[in-house]
Amino acid sequence: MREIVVEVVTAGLRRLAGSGELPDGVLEALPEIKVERPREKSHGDFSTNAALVLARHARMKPLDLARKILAALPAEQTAGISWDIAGPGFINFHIAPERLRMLLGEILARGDRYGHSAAGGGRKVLVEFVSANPTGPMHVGHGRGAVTGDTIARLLAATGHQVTREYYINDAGAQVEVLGRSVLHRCREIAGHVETPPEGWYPGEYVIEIARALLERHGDPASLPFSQVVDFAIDWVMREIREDLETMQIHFDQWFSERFLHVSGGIDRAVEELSKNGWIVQGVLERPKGWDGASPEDYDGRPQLLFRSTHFGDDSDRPLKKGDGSYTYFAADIAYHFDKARRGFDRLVDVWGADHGGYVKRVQAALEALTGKREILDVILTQMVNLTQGGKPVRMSKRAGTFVTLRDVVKETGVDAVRFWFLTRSSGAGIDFDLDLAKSRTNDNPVFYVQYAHARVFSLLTRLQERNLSRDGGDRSRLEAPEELDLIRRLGLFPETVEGAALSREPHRLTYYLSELAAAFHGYYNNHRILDEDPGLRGARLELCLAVRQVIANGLALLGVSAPESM
RNA sequence: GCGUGGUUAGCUCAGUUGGAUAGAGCGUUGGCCUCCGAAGCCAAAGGUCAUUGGUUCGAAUCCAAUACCGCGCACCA
Repeated sequence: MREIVVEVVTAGLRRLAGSGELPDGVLEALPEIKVERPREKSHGDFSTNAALVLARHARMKPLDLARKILAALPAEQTAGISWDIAGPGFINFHIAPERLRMLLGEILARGDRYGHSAAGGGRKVLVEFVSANPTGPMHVGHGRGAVTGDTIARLLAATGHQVTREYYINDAGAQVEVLGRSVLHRCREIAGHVETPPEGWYPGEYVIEIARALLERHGDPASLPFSQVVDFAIDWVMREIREDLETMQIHFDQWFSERFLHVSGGIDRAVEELSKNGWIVQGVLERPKGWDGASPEDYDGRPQLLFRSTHFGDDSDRPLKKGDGSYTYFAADIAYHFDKARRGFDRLVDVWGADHGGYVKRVQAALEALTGKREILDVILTQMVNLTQGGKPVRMSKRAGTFVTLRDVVKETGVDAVRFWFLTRSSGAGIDFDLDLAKSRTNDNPVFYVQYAHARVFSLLTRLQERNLSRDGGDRSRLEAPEELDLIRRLGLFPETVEGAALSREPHRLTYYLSELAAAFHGYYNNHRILDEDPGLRGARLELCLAVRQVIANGLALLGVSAPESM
């Protein structure tokens, strides 16, 4: 619906420019010219600032220019559209009810494709998310990243992008070895030995389960190579993670192993590539500046292999090798992102926890050094999730091994609640997730509120059948109530909302839209009788309700949330 | 100290990438079931958009300082 107005305005401007009434080159200012939705209803359905933006270039008063623009609009495309000039020179467009109502037919005809578009032009996008370490079960923070990444992927796919979902498995390095040692410790414990646990071990209950499984499968692990113990543990944890993700309706296309980068020489190649361009030096980092806490005491000031990321705006150069000569995590990450870039994606999206925020600059620096393109990567940081119950915080302590896992929360509240709730805030804002509220069946709970609106439409169809009423013979022109036209306008907003959410990687825009649409529907429903005696009115109102249902269903599908027929 | 996210109604947060008179939910107060699902709806009250400057036709939005809050700060992932 928006495109119609955009086309009309640009056609008018081109005609003016063509006839010499606008100076040459004025149309280059086109990006600044916007067709937008006015906040104030009396300002119509759309408005454009064209006259304001162009007034100076054209050396005309905005109001005079606005009149000229209106005179140049192509008459053949403006049926059902009226306009006026307001304020300092805004041009407001009003869509006539007849034209609005046509949208209902379009929505029902396009069905579950309504809201989808080709805006992305088939561009290839890689969305990397979750990437939780294979050292323990996913917690709620991972869950938020998982839902955010998956929904961004769904939005991109719906707007004409070719999307790949990828999970980066950190199966190399010290952490997984600690996991292996923790499992061995538990094995010996089960065998009756009492020993002090290994340094920095994972005390969680799940490690005991892994130990039991290992004993059952291989007997005494003392006879096994340590690497096999590690592999067994990683496989066990990853199996759990995959299960959780499946439950959450999240399906990955690729699982990318960090270890593969080490053994395949991928890191060597990336480092060599950097080196070739002079971005690597042997140097000494400055002693870390002390901040409030104690400064690290074990700074040794030794020369090491450094990536000169400061050249690309990072705060400090970054080491690529540890004291023992093995590569740092960052070195592997450089190689990983280099690999991504070389796979021919137009765009990379990474979803990380906010605690990794310090990494953004250095990864972007590496990408710029390797490919010359910095903007290719978008990093979305998700803030903390605070679990509460009845308003009081639920204690989570990973150190004590008593944290609440994502699985527990999903079991308690259901996938729909978790997915929707995690998308009710912009990713930059923290979320309070209340277990009691997420389960409640009242309008305090946005998930049920939206799903309820969907179910209500189905309930209407059931009543219709019970009473042996027909839904045919509707007369759309009977939809005259302000609430009805308002609902249709909201439905017309859906495609723009999806596109905006996709391009800005802000899924929460969609949850807000759906909550508002549901609210408008509930209000309408409470004040108007849908199943009216008059078949003309009844049919038209039913069509409106069915269109609302379709849009809610499409929106929920993009969020990965179910649209129940009854609740 | 550096970086980063944030600061909008009593609380939790939106604000469509710079538009016209600042929005929602919760909470508070008061209303609505003979009627399609009250699992819902309607109404009222509630604001120095942290502060100060700047950019321009126009700023909650962009820039610069300042003040608080969260997160991160060699050789972990």
